[in-house]
Amino acid sequence: MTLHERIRQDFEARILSGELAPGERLPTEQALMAHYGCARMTVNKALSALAVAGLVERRKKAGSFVARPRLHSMVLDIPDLAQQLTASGRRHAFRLTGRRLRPAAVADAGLVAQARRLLQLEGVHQADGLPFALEQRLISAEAVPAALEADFEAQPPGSWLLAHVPWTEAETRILAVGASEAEAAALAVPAGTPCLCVERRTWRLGEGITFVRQLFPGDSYDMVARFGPAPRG
Amino acid sequence: MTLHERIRQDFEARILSGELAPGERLPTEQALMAHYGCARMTVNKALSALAVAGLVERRKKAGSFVARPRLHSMVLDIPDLAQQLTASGRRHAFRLTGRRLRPAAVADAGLVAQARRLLQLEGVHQADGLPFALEQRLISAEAVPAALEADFEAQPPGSWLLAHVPWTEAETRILAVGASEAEAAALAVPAGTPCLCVERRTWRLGEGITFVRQLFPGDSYDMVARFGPAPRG
DNA sequence: CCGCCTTTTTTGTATATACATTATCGAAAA
DNA sequence: TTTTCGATAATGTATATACAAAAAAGGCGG
Repeated sequence: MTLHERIRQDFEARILSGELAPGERLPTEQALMAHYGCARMTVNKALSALAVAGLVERRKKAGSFVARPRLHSMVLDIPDLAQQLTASGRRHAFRLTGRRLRPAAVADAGLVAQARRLLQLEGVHQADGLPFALEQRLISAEAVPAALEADFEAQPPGSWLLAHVPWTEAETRILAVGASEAEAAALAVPAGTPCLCVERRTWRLGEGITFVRQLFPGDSYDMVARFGPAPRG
Repeated sequence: MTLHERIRQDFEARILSGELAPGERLPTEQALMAHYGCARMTVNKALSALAVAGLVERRKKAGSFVARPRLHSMVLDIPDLAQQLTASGRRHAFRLTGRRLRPAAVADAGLVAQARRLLQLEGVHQADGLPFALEQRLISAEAVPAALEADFEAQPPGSWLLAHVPWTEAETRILAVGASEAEAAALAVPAGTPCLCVERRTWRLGEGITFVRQLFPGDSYDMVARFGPAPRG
């Protein structure tokens, strides 16, 4: 293990263990460079890394302080459906049940910004032949002209877009809804079945690319978010 | 703006704009140091920062490459219920409906690791006097002895724990369920109402602190996760 | 006692240098 | 042709040094 990595881990451990409380000041670079017998740049690198990781806050002249922990953000794993299913040994298929190209309405502006024509897709994800999730999607014909030619049964829209269109921003909304009659029929569940509804909007430099609404019946799917110590590096 | 910051932003912009495609190789440190007329350490700092931000991948001898965008992680905002409600002008209250101290069963080990006695709480979050969310919680009596004395109506368990117990790991699971008879009654909604169910386990250095299960009826609540360009540093 | 200026401490940035590490490429050997 | 092995090119780490910037601390005069 390298020296600046070791210094970093030393303090990471002491902070996470609570030995160094939030707000507490930690030694100056001078003191640390004497303690570890190294150059100031080395200490600096370790402390700077802790700062970008959010574990400490550094202020000129004042010193370095243990940061207050922030609960308010966690990393949410958003798996690719096809990839996740095949990884667990099941066969994934996407059946397209609707496809049309239409002009964008005023109400669509909040979903796919700046689009004038929208490719509207509807389909069902199947796992081993059984319906698994319902997908409704809008794709901006201006932002992704190639989508008009794509075969979305060979590759589901999500995977296709991921491979063909770089995006810079995304927002995901998660809520619970009951399945409507039509949705329930497509998913082969009773009407009103509680479903996890995932809505995602994606942008590229401010221009809307796609909006997708996925419906997962009840217990067939859940999302997991984790938070742990920052990865080493 | 400092030089290494400028170099970093230059490439961040070129990557996000798509000018530099994923997988594409970017100039060597030698080339950049000639281009910007600076020392290699300065270029190194910029590229290293891009690497920790996940925008580029660096391999010895091979060079630096634009990283493939990862859809698989987004930042999930996990709001503090009380804080969020009061911020939006509504009055928050927590009504404790059940509280008992009991020995941990075998089945609890997956929820609160290493706990021998568990403080089991049940209560309802209210917004402006109306039931808003149901909360069931287990707290390890060993990890958080002070919880036995706490007044959880003055400060809800979530806020109290946040203020009193530092944690190092957390995992959140989100799924959709229908409200049971008892749950529906407590929330004043019809039985079977689709609810967003948030389950969170929290650890401190491997020792389980708490497990919580929150139930939000239907459309009263949703979660939002965002992904955007890495913050400047 | 308050406000302003100077000093000093501490972090931030940049450079030149040296050596370590390691994946890749190409040449030599089997 | 295939394997092996070394040269090489690229990043990774560490050091000593210099100066800049900012903010706290202290002193000084009003």
